[in-house]
Amino acid sequence: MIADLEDLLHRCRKSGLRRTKALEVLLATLLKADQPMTLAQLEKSRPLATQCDKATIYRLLHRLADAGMVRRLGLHERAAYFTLVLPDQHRDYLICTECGTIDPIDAPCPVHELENEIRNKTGYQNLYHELEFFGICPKCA
Amino acid sequence: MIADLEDLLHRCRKSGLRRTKALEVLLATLLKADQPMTLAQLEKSRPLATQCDKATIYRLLHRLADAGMVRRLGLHERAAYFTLVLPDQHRDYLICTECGTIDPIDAPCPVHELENEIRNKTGYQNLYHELEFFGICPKCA
DNA sequence: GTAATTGCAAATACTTTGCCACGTA
DNA sequence: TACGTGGCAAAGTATTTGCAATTAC
Repeated sequence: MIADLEDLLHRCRKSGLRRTKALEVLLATLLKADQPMTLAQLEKSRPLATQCDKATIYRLLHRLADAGMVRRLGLHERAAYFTLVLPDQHRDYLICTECGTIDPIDAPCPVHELENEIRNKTGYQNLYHELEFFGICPKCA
Repeated sequence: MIADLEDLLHRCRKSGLRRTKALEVLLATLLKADQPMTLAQLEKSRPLATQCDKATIYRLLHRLADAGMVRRLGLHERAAYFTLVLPDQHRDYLICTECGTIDPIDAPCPVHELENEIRNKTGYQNLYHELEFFGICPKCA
């Protein structure tokens, strides 16, 4: 099933976050976007833009990341991208180095086996991975 | 075979870059490091520090990236990392989210097949990928 | 009531560029 | 000589923090 806003807010409260308007709107925005977003994009998007300050979004994102509900991604841009961590959903991305388009890849991710191997061999904890493909999209080529 | 400095300089000249002291020292530093490095690290490292300016390193890295000899990586930090692109060498990384340690992974990379699939299905050109594992290393745990 | 959260503004950090002098081809 | 390259300094962009006022629990 698809996570909904109430689920997310519930998980937030379990992590000790208070239910504020800003939190609700931020989560709703991330959920609706279904794509990694930069702080700048979030700051400009309605209704976030009118609801709260850049610093608030920034701090919420980091609290959410600490709670494991949001992940910060690199995606080859100067700005950081943030995306919701939804249960049993892992996304890899295909990114155009010219226009910056980000496409989620729906093929099954081929690195879980290697991830397990690394977990066992190295003793790293809380292991996860980030896989991005970069290239020039047909439109830009 | 392992690339050496003269190889690299030769490739540079073929791309139209002039052979300057700064270029030599930068390439030698990247080659010796055998690890992605940030601009700040490069700027401080000897003998680069005494040889040239931050802006020079910055511009050289970008020229080298345009020539396909250097790649810019995200690696989950605020600063960009740069690494030499050596023929038939692809590296994935294991990164500690606490202390920032970066370990190259020597296991064979399991995504080339998917990469080919993506190339064929999407028509993206110059496709390459970046794969990073993140976790908490035993020392930090 | 208490502690977390917010807005505003200022401070950092990292990257990028302009301009003129210089060195390579 | 001509044009790419280098140094220095300033500007640009994104992130991060301090503090007093506010709000959720």
